[in-house]
Amino acid sequence: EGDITAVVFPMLRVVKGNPVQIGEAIGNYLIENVPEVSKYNVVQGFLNLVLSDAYYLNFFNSVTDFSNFGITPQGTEATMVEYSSPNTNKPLHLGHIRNNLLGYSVAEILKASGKKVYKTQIINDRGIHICKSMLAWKKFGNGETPESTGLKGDKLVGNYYVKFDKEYKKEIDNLKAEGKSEEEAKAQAPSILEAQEMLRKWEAGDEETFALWKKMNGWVYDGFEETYQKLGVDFDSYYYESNTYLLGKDTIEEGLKKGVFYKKEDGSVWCDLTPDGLDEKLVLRSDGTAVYMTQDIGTAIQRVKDFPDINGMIYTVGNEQDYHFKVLFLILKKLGYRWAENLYHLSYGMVDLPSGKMKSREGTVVDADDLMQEMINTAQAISEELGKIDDLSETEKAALYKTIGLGALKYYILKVDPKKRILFDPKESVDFQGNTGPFIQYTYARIQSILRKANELNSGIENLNLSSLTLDSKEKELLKQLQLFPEKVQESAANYSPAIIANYTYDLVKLYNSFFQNISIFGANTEEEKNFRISLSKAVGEVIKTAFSLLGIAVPERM
RNA sequence: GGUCGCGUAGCUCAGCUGGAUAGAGCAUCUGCCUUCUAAGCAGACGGUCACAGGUUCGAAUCCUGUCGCGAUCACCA
Repeated sequence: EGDITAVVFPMLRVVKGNPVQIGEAIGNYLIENVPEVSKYNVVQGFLNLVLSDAYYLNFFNSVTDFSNFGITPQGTEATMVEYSSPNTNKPLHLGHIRNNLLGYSVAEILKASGKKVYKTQIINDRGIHICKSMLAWKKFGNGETPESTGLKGDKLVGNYYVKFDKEYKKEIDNLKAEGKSEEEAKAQAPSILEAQEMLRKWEAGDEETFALWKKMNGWVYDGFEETYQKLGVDFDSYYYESNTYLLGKDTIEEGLKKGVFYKKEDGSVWCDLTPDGLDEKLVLRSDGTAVYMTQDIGTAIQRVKDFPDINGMIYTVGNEQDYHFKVLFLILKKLGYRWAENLYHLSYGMVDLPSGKMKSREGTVVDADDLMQEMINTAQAISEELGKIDDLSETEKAALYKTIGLGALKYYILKVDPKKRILFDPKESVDFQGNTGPFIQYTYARIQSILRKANELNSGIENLNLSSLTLDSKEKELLKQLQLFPEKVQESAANYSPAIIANYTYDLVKLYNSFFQNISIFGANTEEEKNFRISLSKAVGEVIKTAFSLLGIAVPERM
């Protein structure tokens, strides 16, 4: 039992002797020479040191403003964080939500740890998929627009993508009935040929095709923006594949000269990664056109040109691309870029449903907008049943339901280690009790209530004279936990894991609640003790607020 | 088949830079609202940390192997 435990066993390698005696010797020395150590005991080779109340009170006194506690001022080193990166033919779904929440939160955590951060995304706005939507809109539509249908733009375009797929399937079935093989049918169906023709026109710069492409993508961006705003994420810059898909070829030429790459007889260019335990990787096709890897090499280099102060990048992309990023980073290192040493693939596991995987073709995808709304509705239902906020205006209520519903969703996803898969049960798994966002928000709201009351009573929480206080065990635990926050922010940043902050906050709140429930804040024996409890509550509230802001979660004044 | 990741209570997850009796929540059960918000608190129940070896004074944690689940191995993106 103690505040700090030192294990004596490893010291036995250096100093021979009895672990208990050594422990006692060290303990005695510390008591005499270190004022912060007030007691010690030795149990079977574990030296437990008890720190004095003054040590914790000094810490509490030394932090004049807990609202910035744990936040490191911004340094000069900049990092780019990429996340979201959708295709423009389909609306955002649950998988994107995990991606966005992780990317946004890691960006905020890095900022709090002292880095300058640029948030960005690369939008896959060109290719056969968007041509499919365009074609279906032209063939089966009647000039529908988001305005004429009242649909969000991304939903409208997504619907045409589905229409294309249906038609395409029909054609494949017909061709198969005529005796063609599956592969022949897939390649020869009229719809796919038309879509490919459209892609060729787009690449050739055909005006009409280009105009339609711009129009439909514009609808999608408006729709995405609405979703991002509701989700509370944002970006400092945008990259579009239509601008970047030709990048990287000149770098391949340079790499050939440097000997990083080599050319095969058919003219294709490769990078031999077998010495590094990986494969040979194609970086340019035999016809001289780029592949995905080429483009990613070029885009990375372009970003450093656009933002010369960045010295590292974080790619928030699902773990199905682990190998791709391993290869990409290795190639960039071989090309000799300094910043290539600081690339990180923020890899995350899939989000599974109780029914299994999400599959767009089978319609088992959970739509991002629908899910958010469902969470907000649940928050509303629970809040109304509790009836604690009946006096709020409709606008205030609506804002609160959003805060709680999204808080539940965000916390549920962020508290899990990014690399693990998440089992998401939309009906049952998102709870408002226990280790959840609303539970922590609720504690924050209760603290605000205490502070309002303190204000009414004119309880001064300034000019505390804490030196004469005696801390009870709960108060001491709370101060210990508070003191940990800055370390946790750094740890979270070093591991690119919001889960560390999330679980820390929960532990803090658990401690506070147990403190809160078993004592009377305003019924303390002395004025000093009362004021200490109020200002301790305030400090906990401020740390909760900061921690949650790093997770992208708002906290309510009441709930 | 090769490579990578995961496997901790009935369920969802912490803990993993090796340390004392492996922690929370949900679910089940027992108490606590006349007092600062009961979306809460206190407690009970629940474990061969997938399995087998190894390293160590000490292993959920590190190493090797086996099994199970998933991802990935395109001149696709």
